[in-house]
Amino acid sequence: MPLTISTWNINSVRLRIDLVAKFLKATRPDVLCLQETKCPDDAFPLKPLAKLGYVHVATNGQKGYHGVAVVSRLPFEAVDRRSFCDKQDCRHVAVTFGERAGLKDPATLHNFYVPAGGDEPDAAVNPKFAHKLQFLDEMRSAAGLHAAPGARAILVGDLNVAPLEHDVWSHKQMLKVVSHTPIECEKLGAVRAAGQWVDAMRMHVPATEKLYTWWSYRAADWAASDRGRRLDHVWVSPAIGDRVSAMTVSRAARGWTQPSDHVPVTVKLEI
DNA sequence: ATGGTCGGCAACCGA
Repeated sequence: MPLTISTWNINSVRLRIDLVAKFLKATRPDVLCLQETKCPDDAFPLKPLAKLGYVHVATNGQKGYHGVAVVSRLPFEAVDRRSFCDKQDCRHVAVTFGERAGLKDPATLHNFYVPAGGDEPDAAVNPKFAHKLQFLDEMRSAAGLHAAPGARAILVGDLNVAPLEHDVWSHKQMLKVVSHTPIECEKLGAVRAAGQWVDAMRMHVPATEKLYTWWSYRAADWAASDRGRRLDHVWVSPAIGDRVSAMTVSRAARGWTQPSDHVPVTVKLEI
């Protein structure tokens, strides 16, 4: 059965709920993972989503900052929320799809929002960068996060690291810029290696080609300068490493009225 | 080399 999953850092789900609806109508994924919802759970805009058939929603939100959610046409068997770095930040939610969704073999979907890390890439002087590194370390060693041998799992989200040379517009100019420093790239690589996760986006676009999911708000003309970064990711466990039949980055969404600075990424899984 | 823009929420913090 085909299962399509999208991930999008929406930068306020309430402000941009019409853009979410526009995307859902156009793309019709089975599941949409959102980050930076900036919305307490009791204020999540459920109605417009239900109207489009997305009646199953797992939120992990807080007032003002961070926040993640899974919005789905298919029902869940279970929902899990984890905290990291002994903080109350809402940066993770996971759901498991199974028989109720029509899946013979269950599949767990993790949705992450990794800390951005501030401006200065020095953990000794910048606590936000230290937090980001610690968060990645905890992801690497988190019990039960990585799929058991043979198990089906997907990990998506705004991981706030662009690990490969062509995940940024200029590798050389980005080496000391938070999101592309060697230590971040190494630590994200260690998370991926710990679960033997397969980079589904790079399965479909060679590492030699530029691939971005984020463009700064500060650029005068984001499309013309095209100084993007691939901060958003889709990983799949080895058991479904060969089941990703399509991958799309919705670059056009960056040009919509009052856009998020991130665009949706969608994969189609044959599971 | 520097500053450039957003959103939440009501003065700045986080990105």
